[in-house]
Amino acid sequence: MTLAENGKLVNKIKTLQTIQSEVESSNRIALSVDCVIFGFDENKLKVLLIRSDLKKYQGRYSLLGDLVHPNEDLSAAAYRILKQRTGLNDLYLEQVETFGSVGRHPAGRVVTVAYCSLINVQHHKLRILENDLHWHDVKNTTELAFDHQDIFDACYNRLQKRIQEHPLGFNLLPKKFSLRELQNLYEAILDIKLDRRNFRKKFFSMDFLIDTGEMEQDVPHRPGKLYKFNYEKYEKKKKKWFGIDF
Amino acid sequence: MTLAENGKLVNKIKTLQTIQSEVESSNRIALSVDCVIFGFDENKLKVLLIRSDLKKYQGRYSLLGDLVHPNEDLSAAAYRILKQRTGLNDLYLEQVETFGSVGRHPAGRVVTVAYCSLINVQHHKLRILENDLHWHDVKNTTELAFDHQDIFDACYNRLQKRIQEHPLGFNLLPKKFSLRELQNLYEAILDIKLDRRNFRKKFFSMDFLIDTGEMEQDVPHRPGKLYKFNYEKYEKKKKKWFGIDF
DNA sequence: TAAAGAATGTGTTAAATTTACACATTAAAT
DNA sequence: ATTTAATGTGTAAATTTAACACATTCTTTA
Repeated sequence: MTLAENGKLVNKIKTLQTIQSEVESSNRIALSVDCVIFGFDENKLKVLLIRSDLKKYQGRYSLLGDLVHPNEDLSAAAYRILKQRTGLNDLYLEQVETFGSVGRHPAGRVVTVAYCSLINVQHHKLRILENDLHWHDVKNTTELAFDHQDIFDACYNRLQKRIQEHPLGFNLLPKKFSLRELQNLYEAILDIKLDRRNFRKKFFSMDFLIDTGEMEQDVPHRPGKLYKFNYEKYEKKKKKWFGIDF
Repeated sequence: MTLAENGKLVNKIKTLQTIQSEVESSNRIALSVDCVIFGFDENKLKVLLIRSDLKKYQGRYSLLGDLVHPNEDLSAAAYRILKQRTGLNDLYLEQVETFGSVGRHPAGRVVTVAYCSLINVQHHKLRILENDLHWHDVKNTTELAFDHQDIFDACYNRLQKRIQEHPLGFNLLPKKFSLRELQNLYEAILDIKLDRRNFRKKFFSMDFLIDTGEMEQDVPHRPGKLYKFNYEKYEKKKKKWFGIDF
């Protein structure tokens, strides 16, 4: 190797070191998504959590999340997590809020986009995947890792508000459901008691329920009628209501 | 330089080249914020835009935005932009939505968090800074650069919805204002006509208006009373209404 | 198999909220 | 002094929401 070649090497190193320091100074911001996945079981609203694998937060639960891939749309990352964790496609998914405090994550600067999702717990594909996952009662306020409690709160607030403007509840129920189940769901989400007759009246007047002609099976009382949700009619009305938003 | 030393150099270069390729493959996602800044002037709702400096979008306008600094909270970045562009502190600012399609920005992978802000156009500090900035009528739908039209739409929809639930309009008006001005503002934002008596009734019943005892000056008709907004009372009620959200 | 228990299914009335609507008053402009 | 234009105010109708009770149907138990 000549001296000249050596000189070039040294120069190259200098250039590269500049880049290295840029990287090591953590001069970048990482981006993740976190999903608040709601379910409804035994007349209680649930949220899907995982035991945190970071020592600092040992024993605490956290939301399901992952880094966004460089060539992946933001919403695609959220759908990927849902698919990985629940095995389900085509779920209800809504972006809620982005959390970006400097110190929010112990591993460095990570900005996270929170998504809210609603799934039907009874779905058969689900059971297999529940190994390290846990359905937590929304009311048993387990303390969560990082700022995940804030993220959860934001999503739960959003859900409570949205469900009063749009009939999202169907995403949490089986295809066919009784009006009783529907009311229980609303009572669980909003944490209030509702008048049965007024509730039925309101839903019938919205005209999104299709009478399946079937009745409940294996219930320890008089069976109620089973309904299903009229998605087409809802989609049509949705557009007339609000234009673009939602 | 010995051969051994040369060998070390070559190894070092290999390490650094790995890092370099990591950087150059653009394996990172950049994060920015974009602000939709609303103003109200001449009975029209306005939005503050800047002429895009990218060739591809020459002639088009874009929102005011910037990259988030590595040690800067997300909301701090939004406030920084507001301060830089308008000279104003303590403005109303609300995060609206994060836009993260892979191809949304020509310069590479940039995910942007949209913020909505309301400012009082009459504020004296503003004029100086309007050099390359332009107040655009919200109704004259100039085509915007990138996906800024989507971002704008999201913020405008949010504003229309929010203003029907919370009296945000005061942020767009002078400290003292007449009920007529207030109604004009609401009509401009919602793009509808309102009944004058019902509008007044509703606002008085909310009980957020303080009669200043003063009257309008220099108006070419009978002067109306001037009111100011009762922030303390609003803050108190706000908490009772919604708990956390908003 | 008869009776008791428990949840379903249905309609009306009162209260509260929202909408529609008209005229006298005040100050500026002519 | 008269005209003009916007302010300021109240009531009645319509709609929406809230409160409320009993007969029916199926299961369970005696």
